[in-house]
Amino acid sequence: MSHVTLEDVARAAEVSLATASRALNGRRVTPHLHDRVLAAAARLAYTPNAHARALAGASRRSVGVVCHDVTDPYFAAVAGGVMRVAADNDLLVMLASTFRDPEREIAYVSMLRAERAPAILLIGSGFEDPRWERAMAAELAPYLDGGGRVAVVSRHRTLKVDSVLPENRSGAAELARALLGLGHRRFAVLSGPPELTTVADRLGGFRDELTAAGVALDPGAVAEAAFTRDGGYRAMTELLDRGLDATCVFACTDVMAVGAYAALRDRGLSVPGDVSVAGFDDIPVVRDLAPPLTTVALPLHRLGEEAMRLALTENTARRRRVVRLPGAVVLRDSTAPVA
Amino acid sequence: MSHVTLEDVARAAEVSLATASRALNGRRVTPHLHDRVLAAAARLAYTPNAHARALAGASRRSVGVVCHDVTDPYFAAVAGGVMRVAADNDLLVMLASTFRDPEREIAYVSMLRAERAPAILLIGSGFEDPRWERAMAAELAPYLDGGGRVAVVSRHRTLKVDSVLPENRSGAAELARALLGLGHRRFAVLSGPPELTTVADRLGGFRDELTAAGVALDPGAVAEAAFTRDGGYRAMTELLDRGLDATCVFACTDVMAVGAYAALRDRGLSVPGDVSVAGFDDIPVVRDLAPPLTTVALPLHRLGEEAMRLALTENTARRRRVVRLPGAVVLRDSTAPVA
DNA sequence: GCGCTTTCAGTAAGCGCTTTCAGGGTGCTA
DNA sequence: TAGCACCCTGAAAGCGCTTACTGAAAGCGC
Repeated sequence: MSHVTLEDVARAAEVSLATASRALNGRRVTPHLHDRVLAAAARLAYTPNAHARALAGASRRSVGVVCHDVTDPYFAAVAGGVMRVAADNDLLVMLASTFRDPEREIAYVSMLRAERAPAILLIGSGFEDPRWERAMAAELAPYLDGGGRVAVVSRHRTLKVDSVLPENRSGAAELARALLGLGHRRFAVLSGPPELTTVADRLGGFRDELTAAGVALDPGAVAEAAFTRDGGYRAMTELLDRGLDATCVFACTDVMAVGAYAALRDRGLSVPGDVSVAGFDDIPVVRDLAPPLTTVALPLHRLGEEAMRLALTENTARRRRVVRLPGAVVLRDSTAPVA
Repeated sequence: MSHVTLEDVARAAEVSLATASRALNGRRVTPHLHDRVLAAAARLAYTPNAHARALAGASRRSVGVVCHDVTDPYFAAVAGGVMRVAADNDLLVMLASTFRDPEREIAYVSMLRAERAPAILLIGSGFEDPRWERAMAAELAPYLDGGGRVAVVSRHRTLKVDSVLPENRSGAAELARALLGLGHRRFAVLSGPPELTTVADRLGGFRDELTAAGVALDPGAVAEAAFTRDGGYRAMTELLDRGLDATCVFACTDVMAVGAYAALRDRGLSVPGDVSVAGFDDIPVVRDLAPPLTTVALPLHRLGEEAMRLALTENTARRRRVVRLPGAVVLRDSTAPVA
């Protein structure tokens, strides 16, 4: 019924509490006693109470990770990297999914703070909302003061914490160059919520490169929607309804591109026959779409791994550390040269 | 610096520890003092120490979830359902990914036990390995005795705990019937690791239905591989190398079917022109493959939701509760009638 | 106005563990 | 053989919180 405590183990092994604790934690104890304690612990199916342990000052072994949506392949891939490193370090990951609700994100950080997680990872674009930023800062500052580690993936403005940044801007620019190289001159963009920093970077990088090449991106050729498959579907449909005349569509994320494929298919348009499509991220599945999607490949797993690593290693420098990971344009069959 | 404690708050508000605690927990306290405490807490950015709280007897607010691989869309979808219910109940989810390593699965349960998680969810097929089963039982039994709740998705043999079971057997049988109805008589199967209960059920259900229809499934037409995209690719390739003469391939999971698509494409074979392909699960992405995949649709989100619900509600009955969720065959363009 | 119940703040006892500190063997040196 | 270091073990002090339990003040009926 109740739990087996260290005291039960100590009594069973006929040693003191202190000795039992030491034996279980691998501190120096006479082999004889050591074995007796371990045997007793096993016999009683003892599991130390992590809370008591944490309270007594032992170091915590479970880090917190907050992402927008585990269901999204992008986050799943990054989380995969995080978990890999966590597993290698014997860490338990407390993964929270915010469902893209800023309020909930802050609530989660607060819970993680209460859990005294030694590190908190924030995965995914932040919100460019001053109110939100202030609230998040208010939550994070005392946490950092208390010795907590924070690392973020893909958000720059938020606080001065260690970050892993995919090079969205240059990746999008490079993609634009590649598409221009294929002869495209009329583009459309499926964009995400403007308050996400990622959107600003990718759209900005793409547009600037076009501009530099003397190609204008008609504001009417940009449709905004959620960063989801359905968002991509809606945005693409909207563009089609407006009378799309682009030869190439850039979806700010692969997930949106997937939705775009569906929208195009529903209208009887072929990719890349009628229109070329390019995405961003290189989530695993886009390789298997028909046609395989041209995209900017990000090392998704590494994004997570590096963030975890940052959170795990002390920041000796006085400034925030920033790991920049470049994307690489991968041309697949969803983009064709303009005839 | 160190952490702000309840004592600091009490002092700042000029009340006793007990009063501060009560005010913060919404117990009856003179409004005047109540406000003073809350104000002080806010001013100091106080966050209660969840460990001290747990140790002192307050109820825990973070449940544990163990799955094979968050990166897999199947688990991601189920986890999505879990998180949804968790969020609605103000619960934090500690999500662990075992990378399909049985040892790690047990290690995680042990950690979760140490965390005194009020509930543990095991998502995904169990292992049919007596040694593993014993070890897992040894871990779970004391947990249950201590009042812990356990719910599992998709594993029957393991212990007598509440479970959510997709109807793999009948789903596979129904699929077989549908495929027979299309005129197929020569089948091949991409199967998973035989020690997974899911494999036995799906393969069994499929094979039995064929047998009942007088159609034999040649053992040489079954290839085993990991339940992953690459596993599917390998298994399909192996079948092709063996000289596949089936008109229809059943992949035990959609993820494997995705790999099969790639293998087929690499050999220049078309789906369903040269061979029909069917999967199982109906993960979101298969709708967007070309061609869209015929599969057995499972209510993935509900799988997770129901499991969480089971874990959250007391089991008043004396027996384990079982929620069975049926699958529904969805015929899409990856399967064609035999000419 | 007296003695009762009721309300609510404060005191203090843990929750289960780690760790400092003290004490008692043991083995070594002189 | 006495003296000194060590090395281990055990006793005890918390870690930060919740929650009986205690006690004082206030509200009530007669």
